[in-house]
Amino acid sequence: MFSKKCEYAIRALIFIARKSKEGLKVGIKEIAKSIDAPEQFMAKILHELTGHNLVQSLKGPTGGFYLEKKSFNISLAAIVKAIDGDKLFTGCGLGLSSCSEKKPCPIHNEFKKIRTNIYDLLQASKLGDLQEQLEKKVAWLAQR
Amino acid sequence: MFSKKCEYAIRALIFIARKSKEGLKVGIKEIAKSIDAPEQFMAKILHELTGHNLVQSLKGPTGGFYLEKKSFNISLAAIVKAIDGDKLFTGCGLGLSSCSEKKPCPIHNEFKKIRTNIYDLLQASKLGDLQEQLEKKVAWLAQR
DNA sequence: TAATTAAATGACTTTTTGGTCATTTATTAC
DNA sequence: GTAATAAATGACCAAAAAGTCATTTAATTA
Repeated sequence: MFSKKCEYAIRALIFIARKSKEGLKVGIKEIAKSIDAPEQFMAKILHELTGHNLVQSLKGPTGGFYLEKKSFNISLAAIVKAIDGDKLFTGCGLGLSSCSEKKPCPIHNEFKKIRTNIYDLLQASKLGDLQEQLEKKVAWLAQR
Repeated sequence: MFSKKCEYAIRALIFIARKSKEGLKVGIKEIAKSIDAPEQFMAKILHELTGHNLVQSLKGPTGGFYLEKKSFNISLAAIVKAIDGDKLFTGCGLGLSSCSEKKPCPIHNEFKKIRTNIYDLLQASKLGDLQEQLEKKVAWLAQR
Protein backbone atom coordinates (compact mmCIF):
# COMPACT_ATOMS: atom_id res chain seq x y z
CA MET A 1 0.00 0.00 0.00
CA PHE A 2 2.75 2.46 1.01
CA SER A 3 6.40 2.56 -0.03
CA LYS A 4 8.98 1.36 2.50
CA LYS A 5 10.15 4.94 2.83
CA CYS A 6 6.65 6.01 3.75
CA GLU A 7 6.19 3.20 6.26
CA TYR A 8 9.43 4.18 7.99
CA ALA A 9 8.38 7.84 7.91
CA ILE A 10 5.06 7.18 9.59
CA ARG A 11 6.57 4.91 12.22
CA ALA A 12 9.32 7.42 12.95
CA LEU A 13 6.94 10.34 13.28
CA ILE A 14 4.66 8.47 15.66
CA PHE A 15 7.71 7.55 17.74
CA ILE A 16 9.02 11.12 17.74
CA ALA A 17 5.54 12.32 18.73
CA ARG A 18 5.62 9.94 21.71
CA LYS A 19 8.98 11.35 22.84
CA SER A 20 8.04 14.95 22.14
CA LYS A 21 4.96 14.56 24.30
CA GLU A 22 7.42 13.93 27.16
CA GLY A 23 9.49 16.96 26.19
CA LEU A 24 12.35 14.91 24.77
CA LYS A 25 14.30 15.28 21.57
CA VAL A 26 15.46 12.03 20.02
CA GLY A 27 18.41 11.10 17.78
CA ILE A 28 18.49 9.13 14.54
CA LYS A 29 20.15 6.17 16.21
CA GLU A 30 17.44 5.75 18.81
CA ILE A 31 14.67 6.31 16.28
CA ALA A 32 16.05 3.74 13.85
CA LYS A 33 16.52 1.18 16.59
CA SER A 34 13.10 1.75 18.12
CA ILE A 35 11.10 1.43 14.94
CA ASP A 36 13.36 -1.21 13.37
CA ALA A 37 14.63 0.80 10.39
CA PRO A 38 18.12 1.00 8.78
CA GLU A 39 19.89 3.94 10.44
CA GLN A 40 21.32 5.72 7.38
CA PHE A 41 18.15 5.31 5.39
CA MET A 42 16.23 6.67 8.36
CA ALA A 43 18.53 9.72 8.36
CA LYS A 44 17.69 10.39 4.74
CA ILE A 45 13.97 10.09 5.34
CA LEU A 46 14.04 12.31 8.42
CA HIS A 47 15.89 14.92 6.42
CA GLU A 48 13.18 14.75 3.76
CA LEU A 49 10.51 15.10 6.43
CA THR A 50 12.15 18.19 7.93
CA GLY A 51 12.14 19.64 4.40
CA HIS A 52 8.38 19.16 4.33
CA ASN A 53 8.15 20.72 7.77
CA LEU A 54 6.62 17.55 9.16
CA VAL A 55 9.24 17.39 11.93
CA GLN A 56 11.78 19.75 13.50
CA SER A 57 15.49 19.08 14.04
CA LEU A 58 18.39 20.57 15.97
CA LYS A 59 22.09 19.83 15.46
CA GLY A 60 24.77 19.32 18.08
CA PRO A 61 24.79 17.85 21.59
CA THR A 62 21.31 17.75 23.16
CA GLY A 63 20.07 18.02 19.56
CA GLY A 64 17.79 15.61 17.72
CA PHE A 65 14.30 15.45 16.25
CA TYR A 66 11.11 16.69 17.85
CA LEU A 67 7.61 17.95 17.02
CA GLU A 68 6.38 21.46 17.64
CA LYS A 69 3.00 21.59 19.36
CA LYS A 70 0.85 22.10 16.25
CA SER A 71 2.51 19.11 14.56
CA PHE A 72 0.57 16.74 16.80
CA ASN A 73 -2.30 17.55 14.49
CA ILE A 74 -0.48 16.25 11.39
CA SER A 75 -2.46 13.48 9.68
CA LEU A 76 -1.13 10.31 8.10
CA ALA A 77 -2.65 11.57 4.84
CA ALA A 78 -0.27 14.54 4.91
CA ILE A 79 2.71 12.26 5.48
CA VAL A 80 1.71 9.86 2.71
CA LYS A 81 1.15 12.75 0.29
CA ALA A 82 4.56 14.24 1.13
CA ILE A 83 6.43 10.96 0.64
CA ASP A 84 4.46 8.88 -1.88
CA GLY A 85 2.42 11.58 -3.60
CA ASP A 86 -1.35 11.36 -4.02
CA LYS A 87 -1.49 8.59 -6.63
CA LEU A 88 -3.00 6.29 -3.99
CA PHE A 89 -5.87 8.72 -3.45
CA THR A 90 -6.58 9.68 -7.04
CA GLY A 91 -5.11 7.14 -9.51
CA CYS A 92 -7.06 4.49 -11.45
CA GLY A 93 -7.11 1.05 -9.82
CA LEU A 94 -6.04 -0.57 -13.10
CA GLY A 95 -3.41 2.06 -13.87
CA LEU A 96 -5.28 3.53 -16.83
CA SER A 97 -4.39 7.14 -17.54
CA SER A 98 -7.51 7.42 -19.66
CA CYS A 99 -9.83 6.31 -16.84
CA SER A 100 -12.32 9.01 -15.85
CA GLU A 101 -15.94 9.54 -14.89
CA LYS A 102 -16.95 9.57 -18.57
CA LYS A 103 -14.70 6.66 -19.57
CA PRO A 104 -14.48 4.60 -16.38
CA CYS A 105 -12.57 1.36 -16.13
CA PRO A 106 -14.59 -1.72 -15.10
CA ILE A 107 -13.81 -1.26 -11.41
CA HIS A 108 -13.82 2.54 -11.34
CA ASN A 109 -16.82 3.12 -9.09
CA GLU A 110 -16.07 0.40 -6.60
CA PHE A 111 -12.50 1.59 -6.29
CA LYS A 112 -13.56 5.15 -5.75
CA LYS A 113 -15.35 4.04 -2.60
CA ILE A 114 -12.30 2.22 -1.31
CA ARG A 115 -9.96 5.09 -2.07
CA THR A 116 -12.31 7.41 -0.21
CA ASN A 117 -12.32 5.01 2.74
CA ILE A 118 -8.54 5.00 2.80
CA TYR A 119 -8.27 8.76 2.48
CA ASP A 120 -10.80 9.37 5.25
CA LEU A 121 -9.00 6.99 7.56
CA LEU A 122 -5.60 8.56 6.92
CA GLN A 123 -7.03 12.04 7.21
CA ALA A 124 -8.58 11.20 10.55
CA SER A 125 -5.41 9.62 11.96
CA LYS A 126 -3.39 12.34 13.71
CA LEU A 127 0.07 11.92 15.18
CA GLY A 128 -1.21 13.08 18.57
CA ASP A 129 -3.82 10.34 18.77
CA LEU A 130 -1.55 7.61 17.43
CA GLN A 131 1.18 8.58 19.88
CA GLU A 132 -1.34 8.29 22.68
CA GLN A 133 -1.95 4.64 21.80
CA LEU A 134 1.72 3.95 22.45
CA GLU A 135 1.50 5.89 25.72
CA LYS A 136 -1.49 3.84 26.89
CA LYS A 137 0.17 0.66 25.68
CA VAL A 138 -2.72 -0.38 23.48
CA ALA A 139 -0.50 -0.27 20.38
CA TRP A 140 3.18 -0.85 19.56
CA LEU A 141 5.75 -0.07 16.91
CA ALA A 142 8.04 -3.01 17.71
CA GLN A 143 8.34 -6.18 19.83
CA ARG A 144 8.97 -4.69 23.27
CA MET B 1 -2.09 -0.51 -4.96
CA PHE B 2 -1.11 -3.19 -7.51
CA SER B 3 2.17 -3.70 -9.36
CA LYS B 4 2.29 -2.64 -13.00
CA LYS B 5 2.52 -6.32 -13.91
CA CYS B 6 -0.68 -6.98 -12.04
CA GLU B 7 -2.50 -4.05 -13.62
CA TYR B 8 -1.57 -5.29 -17.09
CA ALA B 9 -2.59 -8.83 -16.13
CA ILE B 10 -6.06 -7.75 -15.01
CA ARG B 11 -6.61 -5.53 -18.03
CA ALA B 12 -5.44 -8.28 -20.39
CA LEU B 13 -7.66 -10.94 -18.83
CA ILE B 14 -10.75 -8.73 -18.99
CA PHE B 15 -9.98 -8.05 -22.65
CA ILE B 16 -9.43 -11.74 -23.41
CA ALA B 17 -12.67 -12.54 -21.62
CA ARG B 18 -14.48 -10.06 -23.88
CA LYS B 19 -13.06 -11.75 -27.00
CA SER B 20 -13.59 -15.26 -25.68
CA LYS B 21 -17.24 -14.48 -25.07
CA GLU B 22 -17.45 -13.99 -28.83
CA GLY B 23 -15.63 -17.24 -29.49
CA LEU B 24 -12.42 -15.56 -30.58
CA LYS B 25 -8.81 -16.25 -29.66
CA VAL B 26 -6.59 -13.20 -29.51
CA GLY B 27 -2.86 -12.67 -30.04
CA ILE B 28 -0.29 -10.86 -27.89
CA LYS B 29 0.00 -8.00 -30.38
CA GLU B 30 -3.70 -7.20 -30.32
CA ILE B 31 -3.92 -7.59 -26.55
CA ALA B 32 -0.99 -5.27 -25.91
CA LYS B 33 -2.32 -2.66 -28.30
CA SER B 34 -5.86 -2.81 -26.96
CA ILE B 35 -5.00 -2.44 -23.30
CA ASP B 36 -2.04 -0.10 -23.89
CA ALA B 37 0.75 -2.35 -22.57
CA PRO B 38 4.30 -2.98 -23.89
CA GLU B 39 4.11 -5.99 -26.19
CA GLN B 40 7.07 -8.02 -24.95
CA PHE B 41 6.28 -7.38 -21.32
CA MET B 42 2.70 -8.43 -22.02
CA ALA B 43 4.02 -11.69 -23.52
CA LYS B 44 5.89 -12.42 -20.34
CA ILE B 45 2.89 -11.72 -18.15
CA LEU B 46 0.55 -13.81 -20.29
CA HIS B 47 2.97 -16.68 -20.06
CA GLU B 48 2.97 -16.34 -16.29
CA LEU B 49 -0.82 -16.30 -16.27
CA THR B 50 -1.02 -19.49 -18.36
CA GLY B 51 1.31 -21.06 -15.81
CA HIS B 52 -1.24 -20.22 -13.11
CA ASN B 53 -3.99 -21.60 -15.34
CA LEU B 54 -5.73 -18.25 -15.37
CA VAL B 55 -5.82 -18.24 -19.17
CA GLN B 56 -5.37 -20.78 -21.98
CA SER B 57 -3.08 -20.47 -24.99
CA LEU B 58 -2.55 -22.16 -28.33
CA LYS B 59 0.49 -21.83 -30.58
CA GLY B 60 0.61 -21.52 -34.34
CA PRO B 61 -1.72 -19.94 -36.91
CA THR B 62 -5.24 -19.39 -35.57
CA GLY B 63 -3.63 -19.64 -32.14
CA GLY B 64 -3.70 -17.08 -29.36
CA PHE B 65 -5.11 -16.64 -25.87
CA TYR B 66 -8.61 -17.47 -24.71
CA LEU B 67 -10.60 -18.41 -21.63
CA GLU B 68 -12.27 -21.73 -21.04
CA LYS B 69 -15.86 -21.45 -19.89
CA LYS B 70 -15.23 -21.88 -16.16
CA SER B 71 -12.57 -19.13 -16.24
CA PHE B 72 -15.26 -16.49 -16.56
CA ASN B 73 -15.74 -17.09 -12.87
CA ILE B 74 -12.15 -16.12 -12.00
CA SER B 75 -12.04 -13.22 -9.53
CA LEU B 76 -9.68 -10.28 -9.47
CA ALA B 77 -8.58 -11.52 -6.05
CA ALA B 78 -7.27 -14.71 -7.64
CA ILE B 79 -5.33 -12.73 -10.25
CA VAL B 80 -3.83 -10.36 -7.68
CA LYS B 81 -2.83 -13.29 -5.46
CA ALA B 82 -1.17 -15.05 -8.38
CA ILE B 83 0.83 -12.02 -9.50
CA ASP B 84 1.42 -9.85 -6.41
CA GLY B 85 0.93 -12.41 -3.66
CA ASP B 86 -1.38 -11.80 -0.71
CA LYS B 87 0.65 -9.16 1.12
CA LEU B 88 -2.03 -6.60 0.21
CA PHE B 89 -4.67 -8.67 1.97
CA THR B 90 -2.74 -9.71 5.06
CA GLY B 91 0.28 -7.44 5.67
CA CYS B 92 0.58 -4.70 8.33
CA GLY B 93 -0.26 -1.22 7.04
CA LEU B 94 2.96 0.14 8.54
CA GLY B 95 5.08 -2.78 7.35
CA LEU B 96 5.71 -4.18 10.82
CA SER B 97 6.48 -7.88 10.85
CA SER B 98 5.73 -7.93 14.57
CA CYS B 99 2.22 -6.47 14.15
CA SER B 100 -0.50 -8.85 15.32
CA GLU B 101 -3.77 -8.97 17.19
CA LYS B 102 -1.90 -9.05 20.52
CA LYS B 103 0.70 -6.44 19.51
CA PRO B 104 -1.19 -4.27 17.02
CA CYS B 105 0.31 -1.22 15.35
CA PRO B 106 -1.52 2.06 15.92
CA ILE B 107 -3.63 1.69 12.78
CA HIS B 108 -4.07 -2.07 12.89
CA ASN B 109 -7.82 -2.25 13.43
CA GLU B 110 -8.77 0.49 11.01
CA PHE B 111 -6.61 -1.07 8.34
CA LYS B 112 -8.10 -4.46 8.87
CA LYS B 113 -11.47 -3.04 7.83
CA ILE B 114 -10.05 -1.49 4.69
CA ARG B 115 -8.17 -4.62 3.70
CA THR B 116 -11.36 -6.60 4.16
CA ASN B 117 -13.21 -4.11 1.95
CA ILE B 118 -10.59 -4.47 -0.74
CA TYR B 119 -10.56 -8.24 -0.55
CA ASP B 120 -14.35 -8.48 -0.70
CA LEU B 121 -14.48 -6.20 -3.71
CA LEU B 122 -11.79 -8.13 -5.56
CA GLN B 123 -13.36 -11.44 -4.61
CA ALA B 124 -16.73 -10.29 -5.94
CA SER B 125 -15.33 -9.00 -9.24
CA LYS B 126 -15.42 -11.82 -11.78
CA LEU B 127 -13.99 -11.71 -15.29
CA GLY B 128 -17.41 -12.59 -16.74
CA ASP B 129 -19.08 -9.58 -15.15
CA LEU B 130 -16.26 -7.16 -15.93
CA GLN B 131 -16.17 -8.30 -19.54
CA GLU B 132 -19.89 -7.62 -19.74
CA GLN B 133 -19.32 -3.99 -18.86
CA LEU B 134 -17.13 -3.65 -21.94
CA GLU B 135 -19.77 -5.42 -24.02
CA LYS B 136 -22.49 -3.01 -22.83
CA LYS B 137 -20.13 -0.08 -23.28
CA VAL B 138 -20.53 1.14 -19.72
CA ALA B 139 -16.79 0.70 -19.07
CA TRP B 140 -13.58 0.85 -21.11
CA LEU B 141 -9.97 -0.31 -20.99
CA ALA B 142 -8.61 2.40 -23.29
CA GLN B 143 -9.54 5.59 -25.14
CA ARG B 144 -11.65 4.22 -28.02
C1' DT C 1 7.06 -31.71 -45.76
C1' DA C 2 8.07 -26.94 -46.08
C1' DA C 3 6.61 -22.34 -45.02
C1' DT C 4 4.27 -19.60 -41.95
C1' DT C 5 2.42 -18.09 -37.78
C1' DA C 6 2.20 -17.31 -32.95
C1' DA C 7 3.45 -18.49 -28.25
C1' DA C 8 7.53 -20.01 -25.19
C1' DT C 9 11.87 -19.13 -23.37
C1' DG C 10 15.88 -16.96 -21.55
C1' DA C 11 19.33 -13.52 -21.54
C1' DC C 12 19.75 -8.84 -21.23
C1' DT C 13 18.98 -3.63 -20.18
C1' DT C 14 16.83 0.22 -17.79
C1' DT C 15 14.54 2.47 -14.14
C1' DT C 16 13.04 2.83 -9.55
C1' DT C 17 13.35 1.78 -4.87
C1' DG C 18 15.87 0.66 -0.98
C1' DG C 19 19.97 1.16 1.47
C1' DT C 20 25.19 2.42 2.70
C1' DC C 21 29.39 5.26 3.31
C1' DA C 22 32.22 9.24 4.03
C1' DT C 23 32.51 13.96 4.66
C1' DT C 24 30.74 18.44 6.09
C1' DT C 25 28.23 21.70 8.89
C1' DA C 26 26.04 23.42 13.00
C1' DT C 27 25.53 23.46 18.02
C1' DT C 28 26.91 22.88 22.75
C1' DA C 29 29.85 22.48 26.72
C1' DC C 30 34.15 22.86 28.72
C1' DG D 1 38.60 28.50 20.96
C1' DT D 2 38.60 23.51 21.00
C1' DA D 3 36.55 19.06 21.48
C1' DA D 4 32.64 16.48 21.18
C1' DT D 5 28.17 15.56 19.39
C1' DA D 6 24.53 15.10 16.14
C1' DA D 7 22.21 16.34 11.87
C1' DA D 8 23.04 17.60 6.75
C1' DT D 9 24.72 16.37 2.43
C1' DG D 10 26.05 13.93 -1.62
C1' DA D 11 28.19 10.15 -3.81
C1' DC D 12 27.77 5.55 -4.09
C1' DC D 13 25.93 0.51 -4.10
C1' DA D 14 22.31 -3.34 -4.27
C1' DA D 15 18.01 -5.34 -5.22
C1' DA D 16 13.66 -5.41 -7.34
C1' DA D 17 10.47 -3.96 -10.80
C1' DA D 18 9.73 -2.81 -15.44
C1' DG D 19 10.73 -3.48 -20.02
C1' DT D 20 13.47 -5.29 -24.45
C1' DC D 21 15.69 -8.48 -27.70
C1' DA D 22 16.75 -12.73 -30.02
C1' DT D 23 16.02 -17.39 -30.49
C1' DT D 24 13.34 -21.66 -30.07
C1' DT D 25 9.28 -24.55 -30.10
C1' DA D 26 4.71 -25.92 -31.43
C1' DA D 27 0.73 -25.78 -34.46
C1' DT D 28 -1.48 -24.94 -38.98
C1' DT D 29 -2.01 -24.69 -43.86
C1' DA D 30 -0.82 -25.24 -48.43
